[in-house]
This record gives sequence, C-alpha cells and structure tokens, in this order.
Amino acid sequence: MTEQTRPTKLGRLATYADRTLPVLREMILDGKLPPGERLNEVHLSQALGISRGPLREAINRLAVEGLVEAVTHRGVYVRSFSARELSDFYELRVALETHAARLAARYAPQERIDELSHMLDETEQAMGNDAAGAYPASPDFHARLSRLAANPPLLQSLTEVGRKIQLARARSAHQPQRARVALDEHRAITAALSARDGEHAAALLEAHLTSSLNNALAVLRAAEPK
Amino acid sequence: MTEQTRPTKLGRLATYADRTLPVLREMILDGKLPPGERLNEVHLSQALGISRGPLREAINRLAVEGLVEAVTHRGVYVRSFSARELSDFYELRVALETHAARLAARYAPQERIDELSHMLDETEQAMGNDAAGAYPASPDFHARLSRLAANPPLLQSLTEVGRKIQLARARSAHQPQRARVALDEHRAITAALSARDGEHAAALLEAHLTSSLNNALAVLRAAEPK
DNA sequence: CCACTGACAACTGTCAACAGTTTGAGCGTG
DNA sequence: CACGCTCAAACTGTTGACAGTTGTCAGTGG
Repeated sequence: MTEQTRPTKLGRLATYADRTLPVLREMILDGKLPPGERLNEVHLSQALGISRGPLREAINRLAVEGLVEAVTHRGVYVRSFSARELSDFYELRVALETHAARLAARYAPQERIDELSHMLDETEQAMGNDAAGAYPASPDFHARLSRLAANPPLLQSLTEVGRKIQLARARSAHQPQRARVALDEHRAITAALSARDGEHAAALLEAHLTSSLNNALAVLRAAEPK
Repeated sequence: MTEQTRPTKLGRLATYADRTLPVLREMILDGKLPPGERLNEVHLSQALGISRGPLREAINRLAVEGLVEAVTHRGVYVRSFSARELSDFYELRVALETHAARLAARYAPQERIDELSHMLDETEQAMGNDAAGAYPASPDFHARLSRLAANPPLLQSLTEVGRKIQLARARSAHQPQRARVALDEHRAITAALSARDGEHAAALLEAHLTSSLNNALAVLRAAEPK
C-alpha cells in the first residue's frame, strides 16, 4: 500500500522537498514542463499542495543538476539546450561510459555480464515479430552496463548527464528503424566485455553513442531548420 | 572596490544564497568545517548574518554537490569519505581527464598547448632553487589542461569531483618530494599533447593520477592505521 | 547497578507575511 | 504614430514564527 498524496500530515520518512524533487524532474522529462517554460513558485506550490519553502528547495536542487536555470528576481526556467550543448553532453557521456566499459571488462564478474546477454535475448524475442518496433529497454541496457563498473560516483555522473541528454532530446522521439541496429551494437559490446577486451568494448560503445548523437542531431535539425 | 559584507541592504546582483554557497564551500575545503562536523542552521545563520532560509538553500546545493550529507530531522554533516570512495573519485577523474586530454590533442589550438608549456617553465624557474619545495600550481595545470577540451559540462564534472577529492584528502598534505616528479610528468603530458598523440597523453595522465592516488592513500593509511 | 519511562530542550521542516525588484500596461508628449 | 515615463500588479528573496521530531536526562522500578 504505497500512498503518495497524504493530504495534510507529513509522512514518516521523506520531507516535502525530498518528495517534490522527483515529481518535478519527471514533469520536466515527460514534457509537461517543456524547455523555456517558467516555473511559477506560487502556482506550482498550490498545485502540489505545499508552501513555497520546500518547493524552492526542490527547484534549487534541479538547478544544481542543470535541468532548470535560475535567474535572479526573474524566475527559473526549464533549460533549453543547443545542438552544441547536446554534443558536449554526448562527449561527456562517452568519456564516462567508455571508461565504465573498460572497468567492467577488467573487474565485473562473469555472471553479471551473462545477465546482460540474457536481457538482450529477451528483448530480441519480445521485439522479434514487429522488427521495426521500438527499443524501450535501451536505456536499461546502458544503465546496467554502467553499473558493472561498480563505481557509485561514476554511475551518478552518468545518471545526471543522461537526464540532461533526455531533456535536450525532448520531443525528438527515437527513430524505430534504429532499434535493430542498436540491439546488434549492444550485442557486440556485450561480447567484447565477455571476452574481457575493454578497449574493443570502449571503441564499439563510442561508435554506438556517436551514431545515436548523429541521429538525435538529425531529428533536431529537421524539427528546427533554423 | 570589491565589498563583500554589505550590512543590511541586499547587493544588486547576487542573492544571499548565491553568495553564501562559495563561503560555505571554502569553509569546508579549508578545514574550518572538518568532516563529520554538524552544520547548525541557527548558529551558522547568525554567524553569517542572514536568516535560515537562504542558508538552507546554500546548504542544499552543497548536498547536491556531495560535500555534505543531509539526514532528515537530524541535521547536515560535512561528508567523510572512505579510502574506497577516494579511489572511486580518482577513477572518475581518470575517466574525465584522460578523455579531456584526448579531445585536447585532437582539437586544441597549438598556442593554447604552448601556454601550458610556458606555465611549466615559469613554475620550474620559481621552484628551481629549493628543489624539494611545494608545487602549488599543480591544480592549476590540471584545470588548464581540462579547459583545452572546450567542453563546459565536462569541465564542470571535473571541477565537482576535484572538490570531493580535495575534501577526501582533507589533512593529507601533498608530499613535497613528489613536486619534481609531478612537474616532469606534467611536462611529458604536455609534450604528448603537442605531438597530437592523444592516446599517449591519456596513458601518461592515467599513470600520473594513479601515483597521486597511491600517494594520498599512503598518507591516509599512515594517519589512520585503522 | 541497570533498564525503562516520560518530560524537556534543541533543532529541523514548514508556513505565512513582508520587502524589494521586475515587468508591462496605460498615459502623456514630441 | 512612435517614444518615453509613471505606476501598479505580479513575482521572487527574505524573514520570523509555528509545528513536529529527535536526543537527552532525571526519575523510577526492577
């Protein structure tokens, strides 16, 4: 029984600010608060049923995470990223994730890598029929891969840059025709890990992320020619 | 004329919270607020001459940055890192900084790399006499190197992990006898950049950071045998 | 002597009101 | 008609007070 809207009395563990942060983050990443949108403290606090204090704390944390931008005396806005910034984010992600792959190739227990393979098997089976279907499990693959590095700070940084990328890509839905290609690339990366060839895994991963970036950039430019 | 303590009236640009954040950060990194210390909101706000609201905002941002840990209804404490966490931080820094070096080798203009060399020349000249002196410009070298990647998000991540490392190393002063060795390693890295050999620069940098970590770990274990 | 209970003090989380700034509409003027 | 000025509404930054929780310590009973 997991309630989430306790009218007046505070729940036992988490504080209002703690609980509001993920709500706001999801509103932004879901597009309910699109890039450029202003976050009105009064309206939002009333909508969420809390006062401005805890709301401001949650918003502040979002600002540190880089999802919103606070301008003194003028309000906070959902960040809107340029193509250049999206590229920078991907480059940062390459730095982190390729290193995670190298670490995983060296230190991850074999059974964890096998789990990755099994997950890809299941995904392939699930999508097998409609070959041009989506690939919703792709972020999950990258998250599990990053976890194999067994380095919490590294994983944390990857999570944060991942959110910024998600926001930057906003409405550029992933093209379904890349699903099959992406799956194959994930397989190759996993195979390299299994062979304990970190450099090869890193190279494959970098190529994989680069084509993902190019895909996103193409969609972006198509949406906004200038 | 840069005033910093405006008694009552708010300065034009920055807000109290904005100005308090760097003050608190410096207090922590300077050791005035040592690891494990509790940050009492009432006392701190009185000492800083502001009310609890802005102070809480500044503290919240520090929590997101990972320098303090907030425990609900129990206060926030300056974080105290284990040797394992310090290693993780260094590994993360390796991921970021080696990639920055690779990017710099590919894209940085030659004159920027030359500036690095000149800086090393001046440092050597300044320390030349007392060969066992300190090497205070070392962080500056790493900062400039990271800036050559021309990737603001990457630089930002490096800055944040750098602060955590600084806090984790707390009282483990850098051993001066490593100054000469470190300077030589910096020279080698710069030379590799100049030769546009990104892989070599990355390898040298990783070795450099690894010995820095080992040095810090040795000092830590000497201070706290168990 | 130790474990337990209950009340008190200190502190954090939250709220509502106040103060200063920005923005934009309305109005007058060149 | 365009431009600048004035002023009020809206909103953010800040403050002080209130509410709920945690930790402590004296007092009691085993």
